[in-house]
Amino acid sequence: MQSYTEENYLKTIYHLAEKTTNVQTNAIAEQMQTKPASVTDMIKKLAEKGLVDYIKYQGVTLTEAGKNTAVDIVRKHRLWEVFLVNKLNFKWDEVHDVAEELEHIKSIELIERLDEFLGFPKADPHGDPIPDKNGRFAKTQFIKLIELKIGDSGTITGVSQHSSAFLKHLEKLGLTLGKQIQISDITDFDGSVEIKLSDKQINISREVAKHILISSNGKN
Amino acid sequence: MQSYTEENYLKTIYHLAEKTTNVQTNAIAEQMQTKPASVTDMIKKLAEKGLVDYIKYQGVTLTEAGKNTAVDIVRKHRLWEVFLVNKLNFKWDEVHDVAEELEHIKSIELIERLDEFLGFPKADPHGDPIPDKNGRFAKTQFIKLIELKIGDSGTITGVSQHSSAFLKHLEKLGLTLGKQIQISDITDFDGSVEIKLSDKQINISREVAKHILISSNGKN
DNA sequence: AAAAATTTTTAGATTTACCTAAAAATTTAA
DNA sequence: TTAAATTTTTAGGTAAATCTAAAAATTTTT
Ligand SMILES: [Mn+2]
Ligand SMILES: [Mn+2]
Ligand SMILES: [Mn+2]
Ligand SMILES: [Mn+2]
Repeated sequence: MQSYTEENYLKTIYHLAEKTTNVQTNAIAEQMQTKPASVTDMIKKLAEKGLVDYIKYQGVTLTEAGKNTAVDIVRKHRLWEVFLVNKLNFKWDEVHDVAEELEHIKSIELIERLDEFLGFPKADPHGDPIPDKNGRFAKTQFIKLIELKIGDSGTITGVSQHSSAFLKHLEKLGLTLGKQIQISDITDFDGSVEIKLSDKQINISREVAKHILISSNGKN
Repeated sequence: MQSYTEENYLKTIYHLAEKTTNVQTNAIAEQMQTKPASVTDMIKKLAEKGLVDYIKYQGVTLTEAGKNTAVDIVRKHRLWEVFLVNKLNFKWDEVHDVAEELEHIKSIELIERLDEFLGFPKADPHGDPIPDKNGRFAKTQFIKLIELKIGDSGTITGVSQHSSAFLKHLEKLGLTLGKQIQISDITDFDGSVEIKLSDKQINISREVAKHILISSNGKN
């Protein structure tokens, strides 16, 4: 049984490992809002428990056991987010912090019944995939909106930035999950992207376009 | 902001104060499954934070602030129990431990929306009253089944013992919340109670009868 | 390949929530 | 009203998770 803190470290390492092969002490520290010295302490402990492989100065990787725990926490986090949005009418930008706490509730029964209650959802309110109870989930193959060319179209199926400010901004623009979009123009001057929605035409910055994930349904 | 541990102490003191005026160190220790020395440590800390009034060797009482926190935890505990039973199909004997964790999730929004989602329930699955968001709730006026006389009738509206063993036993006997009962006899030999239910007649021990709470609807 | 910059670890403390053993206070019984 | 039993507190320590400051290792730049 892992502590709340250990679970958060494992989850952080798991997410960092999705981006970089070599997970560094400083990166973990930044993500966990703590100091590198504290991270070193914790890594040693996790290594002793067989949850990570660790070589001094070489960063960490999760062991099979460590990855299993991490994926389980991710599963709980995302299921609770679905609950908050679908059942309690939270907005997609309001759920993260509460899910951050709820993910640590220790009861297998609870999470399985919650999963069933929610209808075994496959994705959370941000489009991230929800692992099943065996930890399996499809590797989603999204394209960043910024990578699309003029004329390409697709459906918004995820975001790669979960800050409240970003999500609120998307909401205001009408860029929510499931929306059909088509690239009508890409501005030479600043690289901003002109998008055609079903009912309107909008312009978004490169920065915003970078963090919108599209499941492409046809290039031109 | 209180820690998980502080919240549990406050809740324990609150419940003990419902039974005895003077809440003793040893009683808290037993309830919290810890040692009296640890309780003394914590009491001092809570006193410093203004959550309890404390005079050495004289036991503790909650301050207004302490009582507010305690009632808030009780509210959360009971609302989560309702959620588990009504929405996730847990049995009334399976919910306590999970609610013991869930009650510490810190989000006012969460609990208010949960309350609404559940339809603002007035009682939890064990018949205990749920405080509203201002901490107010009706002092329930139950009678212990053991105190009824032959011929008295009423409705089962609560239990004063929450152990899984006891609750499972009641379930098996068909003595669940809302059931109409009438006392048909009280055995001279062992004081056991003969009860008439709508569909059958059963006999329960004094020990069981002590912990069933009845809202009486007419003595004879 | 040195020097400089960055990253990571160690050393030594702190805080929180515990513990055991022993001392002190209070309550109950003789 | 002493003596005995019980309750409560104090003293001194431990373990988990954190911190700061300084040392060590690695990487990047000149
Ligand atoms: Mn968390
Ligand atoms: Mn999410
Ligand atoms: Mn609790
Ligand atoms: Mn209850």
